[in-house]
Amino acid sequence: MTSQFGSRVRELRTRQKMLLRQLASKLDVDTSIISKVERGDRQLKKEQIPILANILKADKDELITLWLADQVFDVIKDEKMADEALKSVSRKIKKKK
Amino acid sequence: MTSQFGSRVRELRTRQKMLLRQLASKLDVDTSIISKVERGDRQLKKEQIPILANILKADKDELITLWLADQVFDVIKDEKMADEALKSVSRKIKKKK
DNA sequence: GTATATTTGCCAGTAACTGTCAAGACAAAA
DNA sequence: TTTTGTCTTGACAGTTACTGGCAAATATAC
Repeated sequence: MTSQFGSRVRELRTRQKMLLRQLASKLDVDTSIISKVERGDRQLKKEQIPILANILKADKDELITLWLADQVFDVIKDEKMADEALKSVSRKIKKKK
Repeated sequence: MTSQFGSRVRELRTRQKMLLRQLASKLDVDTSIISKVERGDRQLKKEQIPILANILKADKDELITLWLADQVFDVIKDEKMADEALKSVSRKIKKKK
């Protein structure tokens, strides 16, 4: 039920002694949403990540990477062919460059 | 607009001289759905893959792998951090074993 | 105890996905 | 060029999944 993205956000937020409601207010959503995001039972919308990164003075790319990893993990978790599939995508991406 | 899964399905189907409507009928969906799936502008439901594999006498795992790859690709395409994210997921999966 | 912070479950509104249908494009054959 | 059969496309209604907000429950600090 935990997520790489959520854990990192919580880490960044608490390190700055920021409260859930303060972060939520700046992101313009309800406190409960941030709570759920940090605990991993809810995904943030992609468009909210750059805003969040600004608020937390964090690296956009790092957060996006973690967020993407969570999304991908959601797709392939519990799948026997997960590793194969990931390799296939990697190959496809490399060709594109 | 093309997909690995769709291309493979079309390959398997035409090789057996099977018509779209024949495949569609066996899968119990409208012809248009199979057409769209093969052309990559529609995803098949995961539960339909084993059935499809049976109909096409194809390897379930191969089709599932291609299908998963398409889903993952959908998430990370156009993303600068795609490769990073994939690596992160791979690492996470390997730990799990 | 009170006060504040966080978590949880539920709700309504919305967006995305499902399969079907009908009309269209296309090619081969007559 | 008309017919025939296959395939493609767009619009549609029904369903499912996701969104944020609220309020009650729980946890933490004083």
